[in-house]
Amino acid sequence: MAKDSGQGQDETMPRSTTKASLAPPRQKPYHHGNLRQSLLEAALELAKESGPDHVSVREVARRIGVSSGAPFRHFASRTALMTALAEQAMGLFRSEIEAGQKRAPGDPVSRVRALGHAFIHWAFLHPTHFQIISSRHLIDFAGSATLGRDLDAVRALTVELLGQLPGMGARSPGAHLDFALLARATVYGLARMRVDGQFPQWDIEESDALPAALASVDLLISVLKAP
Amino acid sequence: MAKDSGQGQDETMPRSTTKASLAPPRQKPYHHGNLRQSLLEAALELAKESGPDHVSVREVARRIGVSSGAPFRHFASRTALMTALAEQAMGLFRSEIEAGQKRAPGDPVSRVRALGHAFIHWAFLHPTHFQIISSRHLIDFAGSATLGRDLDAVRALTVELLGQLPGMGARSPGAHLDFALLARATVYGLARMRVDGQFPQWDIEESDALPAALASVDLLISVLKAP
DNA sequence: ACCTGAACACCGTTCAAGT
DNA sequence: ACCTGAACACCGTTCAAGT
Repeated sequence: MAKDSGQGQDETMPRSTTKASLAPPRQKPYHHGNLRQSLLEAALELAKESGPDHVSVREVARRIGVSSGAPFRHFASRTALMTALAEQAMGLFRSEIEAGQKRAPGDPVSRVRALGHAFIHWAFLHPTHFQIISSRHLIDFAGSATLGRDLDAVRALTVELLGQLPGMGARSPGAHLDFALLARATVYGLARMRVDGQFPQWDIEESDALPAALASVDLLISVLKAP
Repeated sequence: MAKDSGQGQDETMPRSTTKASLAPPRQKPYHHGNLRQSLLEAALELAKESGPDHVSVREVARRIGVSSGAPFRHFASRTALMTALAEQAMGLFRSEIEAGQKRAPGDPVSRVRALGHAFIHWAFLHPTHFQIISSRHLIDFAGSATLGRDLDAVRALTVELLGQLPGMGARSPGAHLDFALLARATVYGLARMRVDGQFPQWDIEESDALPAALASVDLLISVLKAP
C-alpha cells in the first residue's frame, strides 16, 4: 500500500549519465556499507508494526532499498535474521533483570519482587521483543550460542532467589525449584496473555495492563511468603 | 514428499470412458460431498504435523485431492478455516472443564483443583488445539459468535470458584478477581511454556511435563488456601 | 567482498468457465 | 450449487552475473 515517494523521479539529482566516473553516484552506492545492522533495524521496525510473524525478508530488503537476494549474504535464512533479533532482545532482557537486582534492597522478598517486576516491565514495554524470544517457531534457539546461556542465567537467579524466601528452609528439599517454576509460569503467563490479546476478555484495558500484571505478581509473592 | 499412491493408475477401475452416463465416476466425483468437514479434518492433521502456523490452504486442498480454489467456497479465508478449527477446539475445552467439575467433590478446594487440572490436561493432551485457540493471530476471535461466549463461561466459573475458597471472605472485596487472574495466568503460563518448548530449559523432560504442571497447580492451590 | 535480478517452488485469493 | 484451473500478487531462497 505504502509507496516510496520521490524515488527515481527526482529531477534535482545530478545528471551524470554521460561521464559517470567524474561524479560518483551518491544516491545508491552499490555497496550498502552496514547492511547487516540496517536489516536488523528494519526487521524490528516491521515486527513492531505487523507482528513478528509477518516479517518478510523481501519487505525488509525493499524498505532498505536493496535487492531481494541481498539479505542472504548476511543472514543464511529468515530464521537466522529473526534469531539475531532474538539475541538482541535477550540481551536487553538480561540487562533489565540485572539492573532491577542492583536497585533492589538486599532482603530476599524485595529481590524476588524486583525480579518479577523486571520481567513484567520488560515484556510489557517491549512486547515485540518478548514475542520474538518466546515463540520459538520463528528462531533457531538451539543454534544460538547466547540465547540458551542468557536464559539459563535468569533461571538460575530465579531458583536462587526463591530458595532464599523465608520459610523455604522448612519445606522439602528441592521445593524452591517447584516454586521457581510456579513463579516463572505466572509471569510468563501474564506476559503471554497480554501479547495474545486476552486481557480485554478479563476486563483489563490497555492502560491498566501493566499495573494489573504487577499487582498479580505482588499477590503471588504475598501468598508465597505467608506460610 | 509423500505421494498419493495408487491414484489414477489403478487398472481395476471401470473403463466407462465411451459411455459415461451408464457408469457414474466413483473415483473422483466433481462434487466432493462434504468438503467442509474434510477440510477441517485435513487442516487439523496438518496442524498436528507441522504446527498451526504452517497450515496452508493449498496443502490442505492437495491432500483432499481438490483444486486450490475449492476451499474458498466453504471458508472465506485461511483465517476463517482456522477460526472454525478454533471453535471446535474451544468446544472440546469447555467440555473437559465441565466434565471435570461433575467428577469433582463439592468442596471449593476440590473444585478449584479440578478446574486447574482440567485446563492443564486439555492443553497438554491437545497442544495443537491449545495453540490454535491461544495464538490469536491465526484466527478471527472477535468475528466468532461462540469463541468469546465459551471463554467467558470458563472465566466466570474460575472467578466464582476462586471466590468460594476458604479465607476469601476475609479479604478485600473483589480480591477473588485478582486471585482468578493469578490462577489463570499460572495455568496459561504452564501450558504456553510447554508448547513454546521451554520445559527442556527447566530440566523437565517430555514424559514428566504433565505431572510437573499438575504439581505446580497443586502448589499454587496449597499456598492460596493456606492463609 | 558485496550486491543484482532472474529463476524456482511455494503461498492466499479471485473469478470466469465448466459440471 | 459446487468445483476447476489460470491468473495475480505475494513469499523464501539460490545463483550466475555484475561492480
